[in-house]
Amino acid sequence: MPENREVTIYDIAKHLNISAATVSRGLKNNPMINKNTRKKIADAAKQLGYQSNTFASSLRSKHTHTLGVLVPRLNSYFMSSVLAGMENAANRHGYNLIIAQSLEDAEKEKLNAETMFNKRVDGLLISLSYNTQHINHLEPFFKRKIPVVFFDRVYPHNESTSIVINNYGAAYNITQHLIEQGCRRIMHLGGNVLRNVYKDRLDGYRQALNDNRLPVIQQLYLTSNLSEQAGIEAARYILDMAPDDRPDAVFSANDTAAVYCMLTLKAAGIRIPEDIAFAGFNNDPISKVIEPNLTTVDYSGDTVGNTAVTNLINHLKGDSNLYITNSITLRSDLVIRASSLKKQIARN
Amino acid sequence: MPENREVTIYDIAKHLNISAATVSRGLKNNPMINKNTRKKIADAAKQLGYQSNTFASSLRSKHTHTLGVLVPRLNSYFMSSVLAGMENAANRHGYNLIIAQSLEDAEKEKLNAETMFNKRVDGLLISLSYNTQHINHLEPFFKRKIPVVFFDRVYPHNESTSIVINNYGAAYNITQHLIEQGCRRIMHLGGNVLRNVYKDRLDGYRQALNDNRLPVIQQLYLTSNLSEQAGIEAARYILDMAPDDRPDAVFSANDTAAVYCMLTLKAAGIRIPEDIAFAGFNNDPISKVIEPNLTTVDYSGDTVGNTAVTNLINHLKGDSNLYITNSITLRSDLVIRASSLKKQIARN
DNA sequence: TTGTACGCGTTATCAT
DNA sequence: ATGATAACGCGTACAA
Repeated sequence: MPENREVTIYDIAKHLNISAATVSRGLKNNPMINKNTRKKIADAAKQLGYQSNTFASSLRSKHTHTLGVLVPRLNSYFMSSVLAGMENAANRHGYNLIIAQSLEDAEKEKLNAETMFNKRVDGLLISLSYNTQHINHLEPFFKRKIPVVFFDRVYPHNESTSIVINNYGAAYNITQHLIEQGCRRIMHLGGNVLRNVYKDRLDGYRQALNDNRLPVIQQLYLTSNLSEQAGIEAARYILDMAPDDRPDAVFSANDTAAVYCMLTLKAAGIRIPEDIAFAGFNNDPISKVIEPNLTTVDYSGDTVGNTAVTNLINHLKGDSNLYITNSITLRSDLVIRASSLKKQIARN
Repeated sequence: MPENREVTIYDIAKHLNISAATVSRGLKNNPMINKNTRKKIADAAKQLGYQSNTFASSLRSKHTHTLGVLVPRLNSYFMSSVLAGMENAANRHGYNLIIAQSLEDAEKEKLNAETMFNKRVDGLLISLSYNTQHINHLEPFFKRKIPVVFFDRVYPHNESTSIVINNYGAAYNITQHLIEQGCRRIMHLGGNVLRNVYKDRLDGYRQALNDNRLPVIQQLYLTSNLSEQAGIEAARYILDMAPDDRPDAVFSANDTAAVYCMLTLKAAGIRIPEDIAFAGFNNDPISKVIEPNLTTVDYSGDTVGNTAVTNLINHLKGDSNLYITNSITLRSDLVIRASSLKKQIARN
């Protein structure tokens, strides 16, 4: 006889001739309750096939043990590492993740944020879409003091934490490295400067040129969405230039564009790094497979995710009304590989 | 004065001197309600900063518009494509995704399944961990008729849908292809045969050998977790063999192991495909970057995800008590690339 | 240590 | 077309 009502704490209570309140307490292992009754309750729960109803609980207790995660895209190596790190940390603390992607669309980001709010997530983890201009859509969170943690593509907000790496410094160093290899006409493939990550990488690149008294050449700066296609188009752009105008190095703001640019140039007979040296960003798996291996910047998505969630949960467990604003800068490492080692290769 | 109570439909009701029931209906655009009142309600809602409380609604209406997704790992190319596809389809239908990973651990899978049940997901999408032996942990879902959709790593269950590709056929074809290239000693790098995907790929490989009257050689079958490290170890295993015993081709059950095996062999002076031809599985981005490009099996994670969610939601919207069990086999394509083109390359 | 009683915010039912 | 009321399952202040 398929009874279709849920098994509730009342059923357990009736079964044991005790009150629902006691069952509720016993199930949470409240030490006030007699150890014996606790055991009896647990047994009865198992026997009756009781499964606690999280949102009935949430309705009462005002917290969901659920974190919202809002990212531009789910299917990139970096982002899936971040998610893996987040899930790990969340799980460890008894939290769950509800995940949505904006597909780089500010409007969708707004809708998703609203959904997450309506689901009453205990906190929000967000990396902004390509063209998000403001964060008005996060106001409901701010108003209700629901903590928001920005990561990677962040937005200045003095009541939220941001998790980033030093994009400026990493870009500066990688550009400096190319310069030390003898490169003088370094091209940069960048993204939308609305986003800190691309702005900072561009700034770092430019500053390195300045500090080395190299000109910043307008023609050697391309912005795009840094997709495979964008990499291929960058290569065509280079091939269309008069040979003397061509760059002797390319620093791309991500590995995907770098790699597909390399592949296209190689197919056209350009030698790497002899003719054009390369550097990317992210340490994507493809950077270790392309030949010559791509010089890049390594930073752990896993760590970003872990840090973001851990930080958020700490706020949640502490006094969330008084927590201190901060920005956490994670470590990143320059990974030097053959694609940028101009002089050394040339010596052979 | 920071009032910390939520804005509820009662506030709107009071504000407009109407009943909460009307507000509830109006907010859902119930056509029974006067268009005028509907507008007034919407306006008041905006004005008062009302945000619907999803789980109060869920408590009453018995459905959460949330789907649980339980995967072995979040951070693989295939899985992140699947998730992207799922999120897309779910979003399109007004559903959300709550995501957890088992980290290939059956115990963790069990715990996660329980959490998902407790959150009363409307349906569960699951790909089994490496060593899951049974699906007793899904019983609560079956008992409550909550639809479960298996994808990729599935389990036979006559009240659930499975989304797969024809792993057997794809493996058969790719092995046949290698044989047609003149390969006679084809090694197979496989996974745990507990999982259909690896069992079927192994079977397809073996059948192709049989059909071509080639011996199935014990030493040429290695099982592992198909990680980078496993690929490297497979290469070492090959290099340790007497040259005459070595395979003349390797068919790996995933691209990662294939690519790292290739890289290691290349570094040791083995020529690919002349000495050893290669084929993988998944059409991971690295397969397009390795040189020579890896022959592989393409199937869209995006489509898997989309299909799984769409199917699930169809059940949800239809009569979920009567839905018909089925197994959906998605298309996959053999992608032939240079790494396996033994004869052609040799001719040059 | 346990029980009573109420409320969380919404929706379904029945009535008007 | 709208209102009154109960109920969803749980947690907690207060009482015992």
